[in-house]
Amino acid sequence: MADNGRVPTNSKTATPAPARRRELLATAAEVFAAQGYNATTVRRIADEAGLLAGSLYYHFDSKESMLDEILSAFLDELWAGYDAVLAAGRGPRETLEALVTESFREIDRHRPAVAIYQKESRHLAAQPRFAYLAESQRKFEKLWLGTLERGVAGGDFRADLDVRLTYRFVRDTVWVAASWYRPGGRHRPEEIARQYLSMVLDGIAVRT
Amino acid sequence: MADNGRVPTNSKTATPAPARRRELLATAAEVFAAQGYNATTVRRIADEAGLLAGSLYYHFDSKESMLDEILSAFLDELWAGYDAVLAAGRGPRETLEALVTESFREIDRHRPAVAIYQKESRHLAAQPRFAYLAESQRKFEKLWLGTLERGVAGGDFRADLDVRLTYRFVRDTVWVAASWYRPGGRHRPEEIARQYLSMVLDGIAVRT
DNA sequence: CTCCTTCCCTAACAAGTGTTAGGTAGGTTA
DNA sequence: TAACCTACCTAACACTTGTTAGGGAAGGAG
Repeated sequence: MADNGRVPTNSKTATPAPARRRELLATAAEVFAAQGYNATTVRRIADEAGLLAGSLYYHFDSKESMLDEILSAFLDELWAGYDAVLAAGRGPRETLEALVTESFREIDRHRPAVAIYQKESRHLAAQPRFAYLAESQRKFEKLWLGTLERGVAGGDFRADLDVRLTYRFVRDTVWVAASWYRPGGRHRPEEIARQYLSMVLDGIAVRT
Repeated sequence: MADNGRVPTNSKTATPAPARRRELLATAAEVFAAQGYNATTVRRIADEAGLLAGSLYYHFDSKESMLDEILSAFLDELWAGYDAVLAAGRGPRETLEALVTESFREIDRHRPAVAIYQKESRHLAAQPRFAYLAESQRKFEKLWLGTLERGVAGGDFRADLDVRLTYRFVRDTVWVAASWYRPGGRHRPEEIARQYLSMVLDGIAVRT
């Protein structure tokens, strides 16, 4: 498990069955993603999971710690994937392709978490508990911006585009896919990545 | 608070002064955009506006009606702009360019409203009061999808891309710009639109 | 002067919020 | 058998939420 610098809050007594934990976290993530974190009541989560509100506190310290666990688990896995991509030491264009593909795979696996991250990370990052969100964002920017800049320097990418704007466009378009992507739908994540890369690399206009 | 030469209205209207109304709506939109609608308390809005919570109810029926007014005002102006673009009767590529440019102009003018729309529209559209959000979304899809399909049929756009996927990418990337765009920043909306169009039409890869 | 409108405040309400202390059925272990 | 642990429920707590009724200061109109 990759570490993002945060201590996992593992309180209570002897830990409850991790299987049930993951189950509850999955439904919580689903509700958080659908309704928003603040709009979601802990009673609603319990209702969806088939138990009563108070019973959730046998498994978790608080509503916030559920959110925390959902987001950090996602980020840990995301960065594990990214680090593997970087370790391959490919050129800028291939790295970008691999990063995009990896991102869509993560959306496929952590769709609710990505949706929550997308909606809430900005104002969560202000809280000390979620400081790792801000740190992750910085690493994220460094990674993608660096890849784009290497590509421009190496002649792979156009030099007449504002790299920072391009970075934002690329980043956002990848992640907002979580808002409409449905696992098991018509498109596999790799196919979505392929189409997206084709569009962003070569454009949608017919070449004359 | 960027606009309007403020008029010290002494108009004897039965309803409260519309100038004050707009002022309060502007700060409400700002807070909604920053914290999310549900996470925003009516006391926080009042605090930001320099009055007490109860006093807001002299101007508005409810917290929800503030949100309603913010969103519908934005959508009215947005569609006025889009209709003007369509009335020009241009070809697919020029229409797409005009639509994108117009969208970034709307982000410039209604940034908080766009950010709120982006975050909340999905689960708001279920409520009957906000049914117009769903309707607007349908019109939106018809408009953009139609433009893309005409472009493919006319040979302006590539035929080997999934039109529906392309539509989603284009749509999302335009609107999420509201999350990082700051009016008065380095980039004018027209410049952002130009860069974005260049990227999406011709791609970021160097042509070989 | 008095009347009236505009705009805000005071002070509370009822409903809903996250959370907790203590209890309990059922299975596992000794 | 008894002791123990897991996973849940019951029933409430303290607090925050959106909202409202009534009052009052300021200022123009008669």
